[in-house]
Amino acid sequence: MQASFTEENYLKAIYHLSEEGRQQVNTNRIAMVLNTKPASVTDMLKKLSEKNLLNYTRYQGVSLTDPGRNIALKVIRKHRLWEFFLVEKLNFGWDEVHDLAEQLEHIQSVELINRLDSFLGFPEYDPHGDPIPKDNGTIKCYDLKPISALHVGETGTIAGVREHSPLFLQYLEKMNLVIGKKISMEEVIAYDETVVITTENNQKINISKAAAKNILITI
Amino acid sequence: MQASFTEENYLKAIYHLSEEGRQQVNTNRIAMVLNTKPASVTDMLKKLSEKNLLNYTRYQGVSLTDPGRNIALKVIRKHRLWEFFLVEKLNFGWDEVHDLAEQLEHIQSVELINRLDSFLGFPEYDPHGDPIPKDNGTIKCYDLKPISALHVGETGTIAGVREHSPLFLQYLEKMNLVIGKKISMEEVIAYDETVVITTENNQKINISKAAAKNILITI
DNA sequence: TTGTTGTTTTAGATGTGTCTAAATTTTTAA
DNA sequence: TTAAAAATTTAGACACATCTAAAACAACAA
Ligand SMILES: [Mn+2]
Ligand SMILES: [Mn+2]
Ligand SMILES: [Mn+2]
Ligand SMILES: [Mn+2]
Repeated sequence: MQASFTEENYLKAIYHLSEEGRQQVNTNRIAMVLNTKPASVTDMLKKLSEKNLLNYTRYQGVSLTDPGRNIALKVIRKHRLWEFFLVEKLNFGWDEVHDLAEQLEHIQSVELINRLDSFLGFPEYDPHGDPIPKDNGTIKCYDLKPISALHVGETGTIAGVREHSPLFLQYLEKMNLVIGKKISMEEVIAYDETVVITTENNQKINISKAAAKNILITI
Repeated sequence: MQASFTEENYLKAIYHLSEEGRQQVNTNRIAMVLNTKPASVTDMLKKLSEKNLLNYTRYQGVSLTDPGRNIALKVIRKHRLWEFFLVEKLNFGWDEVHDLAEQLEHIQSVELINRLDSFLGFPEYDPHGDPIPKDNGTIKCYDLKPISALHVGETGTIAGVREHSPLFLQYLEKMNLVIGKKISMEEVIAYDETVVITTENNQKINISKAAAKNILITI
């Protein structure tokens, strides 16, 4: 039961969408993230439903079946392992690897990806802090909070991001707000909800409300 | 001027075919190596000719243009660098890597392949002894001879193979006839042209006529 | 030179994934 | 409850790469 390049992308997108909001995933949203048109999505949903990779009833949205979810997780595993490889071995920046991984994630070979995993030392997280699914289909469900959820005086460690655009990642890099950094909440400016945080070396940094929502921490 | 997955495969196949026989490359031969039908080949030749990637006149066969040859060399560069990676870093056998490289060679990114090249230490040859084209499009034209061209008593070093099937490569591996081995020609059995060679540690090995033609050496 | 053979090309069709425009269904708001 | 708005699906078309069957052409031998 091999899924095509395009089918894999649909399954992955639907998986990601059902992670964020827990309701049914709707057609327009899928079209948006896949950069395509709703009519095309409907066609594909019918096909994937036919193949039993998702549950689909007209006008009702979709959810993945177990086989569908499994394929999605395999693709995500490949995506994140390749991203790790690109950053750790080829010295790419964390803002440069996503598009490349979008291509590499479709290379078909279980043996290859398991050897890559081993070569990389079985990493648990990708360069953006996202957990890497295991070969058996398990994935750590991590619950991180955005910085904006911290109360004044509380402390946390940066562990992930909610947005993966190069612009955002470059900005974080420049501010040295990278995975593993300890920060604490200083105050929230009443005027525009700008967040002020302090780093380990007592540096104060101002972060916009939008940015603070997209930086994830553990406590 | 981006070539599609399929177009790249055609250009690569035509490049390889024009390397062996130096005449024009003909339709049926292309269909054979690409595992497709002559009618399909004609369609594609018209398209590639339209794009100025090859010279095509009906019934006359084809030859690559400079842009076409260039794309072919880029694909071959990627193929051979990935093969090197798979063998040297992920410990695949030289008989296991070709099909994987057939997929990886289509990943689009100049930056990726140049970083991979650097990561691997700028290798000159792939695991089968084939020269790896440089980023600037140059490729070592090597002239190796088959073992069968040695005269009795002459010595050579194994430097390549003319056939890449897993079965053949596994056979060579088992016989320890790998790249770099020094061998000398002992005799040719008159009856069926079986070739007898001796290795450095004075071991005698019998090789069929067919195999002797497909093992390449430098003198 | 002419007929035969093998190669190559055309004609017409298929499968996949996509699109626009129009029709249908659901949701929302009056 | 009903009308308008938004979401979704159908209808019909297209691009790409492929196929089979039939026609056109080239090479060769009689
Ligand atoms: Mn990514
Ligand atoms: Mn990532
Ligand atoms: Mn190969
Ligand atoms: Mn090779």
